Amino acid sequence: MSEYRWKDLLDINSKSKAYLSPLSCIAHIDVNAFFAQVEQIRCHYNVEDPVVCVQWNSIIAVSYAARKFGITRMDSVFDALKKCSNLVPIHTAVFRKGEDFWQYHDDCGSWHTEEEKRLTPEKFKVSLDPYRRESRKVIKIFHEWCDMVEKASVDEVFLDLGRNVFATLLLGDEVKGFESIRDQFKNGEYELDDYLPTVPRDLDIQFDPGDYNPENEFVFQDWDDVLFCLGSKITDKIRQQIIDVLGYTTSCGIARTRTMAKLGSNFKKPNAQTVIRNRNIGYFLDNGSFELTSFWSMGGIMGKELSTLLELPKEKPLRYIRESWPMASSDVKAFMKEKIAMLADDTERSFNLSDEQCQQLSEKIFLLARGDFKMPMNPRPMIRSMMSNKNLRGESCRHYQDCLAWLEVFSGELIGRIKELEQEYERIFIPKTMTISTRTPGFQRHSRSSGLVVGGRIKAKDLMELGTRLTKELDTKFGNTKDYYPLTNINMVISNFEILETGRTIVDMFGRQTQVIRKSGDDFVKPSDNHSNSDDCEIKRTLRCEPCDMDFETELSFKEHTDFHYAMRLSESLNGATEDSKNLSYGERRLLFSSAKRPAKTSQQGPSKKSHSQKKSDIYKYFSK
DNA sequence: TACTCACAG
DNA sequence: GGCTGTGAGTA
Repeated sequence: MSEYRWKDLLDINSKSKAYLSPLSCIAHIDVNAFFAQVEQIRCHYNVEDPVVCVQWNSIIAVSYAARKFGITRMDSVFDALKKCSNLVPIHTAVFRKGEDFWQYHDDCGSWHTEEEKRLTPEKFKVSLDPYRRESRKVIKIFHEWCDMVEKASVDEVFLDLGRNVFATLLLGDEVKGFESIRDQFKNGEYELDDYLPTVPRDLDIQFDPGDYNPENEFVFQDWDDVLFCLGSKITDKIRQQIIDVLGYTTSCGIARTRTMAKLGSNFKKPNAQTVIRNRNIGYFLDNGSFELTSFWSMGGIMGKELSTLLELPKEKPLRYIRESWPMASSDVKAFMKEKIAMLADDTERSFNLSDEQCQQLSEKIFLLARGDFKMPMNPRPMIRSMMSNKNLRGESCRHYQDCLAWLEVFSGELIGRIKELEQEYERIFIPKTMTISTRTPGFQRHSRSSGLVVGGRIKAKDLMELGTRLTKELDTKFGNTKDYYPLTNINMVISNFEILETGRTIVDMFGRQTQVIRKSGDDFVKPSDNHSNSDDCEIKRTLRCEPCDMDFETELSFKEHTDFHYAMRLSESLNGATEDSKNLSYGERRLLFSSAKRPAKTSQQGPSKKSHSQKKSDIYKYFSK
């Protein structure tokens, strides 16, 4: 008989409960040496070419081909060239001081170029935009497969595969051998607290690729083994699609919890996956030379201090934790908590933890060492602020004019990032506050902030104007004092975003809803990430546009329609009512829109100077995707 | 709200 | 090691 119950299995079909189930199936996937791969693909090299991604003279990402030569992120380009004369160093895109767009300068890298062509921090600022763009493409693929995707950083995600594996096991018929449990499920022949039946012996599946099974255990002992196997086949397909469509190799870990999945993805690189089955957790942790500091959030001071406090041995420290506190009962945790608190007091370390925090911490360590620390998938919090920052060396910002030149860069970068956000969330973001900060050679900080008032969407010009004013204020106040110039840092922060929802805005325009605008706030999450109400049910509602007397079948077509209205209104408010917008039917107008295509994607942004017609197509560009 | 610190990549 | 970003804690 299985050690799991029906409710454990059913829970993984619920977005809110899945991660808590003992049968949960979580994946962590990261793109190998992401920046290096982006550059490799962009410049048409292949996996065997030793590409490195460069910033000034430093290497910020090393492809696996280059790692074979012993090159690391610590090396300078010159060091790396000594290790590998065929090295392919590719510099990141950069903004030039005084310009508000970024560009690649593939003909003038920073290693063997004449002085005047060299990319230096005095005249340029690195742009990470290309990586954010590629990241979005990758994330999009994950969303096509999985209903819970958490973007953990620009190059890694967590996936809750609960619904995927549940469906493969109980709803599909691809895999033979599950007929009996499927019938039982379909006919409702079970109680939630009943144990699941024994796993059939004659399953028509192979646990490959990725199974971590060093002790050569019988593969399908229980349903968790089966589910991980199904999950690994899904991630294998996802990863293959990423290779096929975008060309990037990834590493993947699959396990019961996020922390274990993350250790798994790091286990084999590049282009590999590792499944840490529940029965192998202890073996994996003890024989993979893992310690407390291996876990996410324990990598810094906290993990080191705790290891010392708890007197963890060098050998198999996690096994030591498991064996020192062998039971999960609350008094054992209380004991451990006490020990942490006691040691913290005794040794007068940098700890200052409340009783509550000690309790939580001990609980966390207890669970981490057992690969059982469960964390929910988090919807990405809505943006609060956005910064464009430049550390300056030498004389590159000696007076007011220099500041303005960097402001151009900041304005361009921030506008670009707002556009990215707007595409990702299908919302309009309007910052209401701007801060300009500077740092003097004596590391003194000064800042000025002010409200940003603009009608409609923010433009680079708006940022530039306010930025100029604030910089002027700073210059007037401090510019004449000694030790202000040359600045060692200057940055622009925009915050306090007003977030317009395109669909709702237009609906409101026609008086069907009261809520138009939602301010940026804690409760704002992307609809597809909104776990609370998307759980197991769907709400059907009628989608109708009164003014046009039209009904819509799908959310998508309705949204398209309302976006059309919105864009038209926006266009009118900016350009005045046009013939286009006055007398055409919806169908005719729609044709106008779809024929206004976004320019083909290029590897660089155009300068911001635009003719009138280009300005107009900007509006179209946004909505014609 | 502004600032610092810890942590991550 | 330079750079960017986030969340928690603090005043």
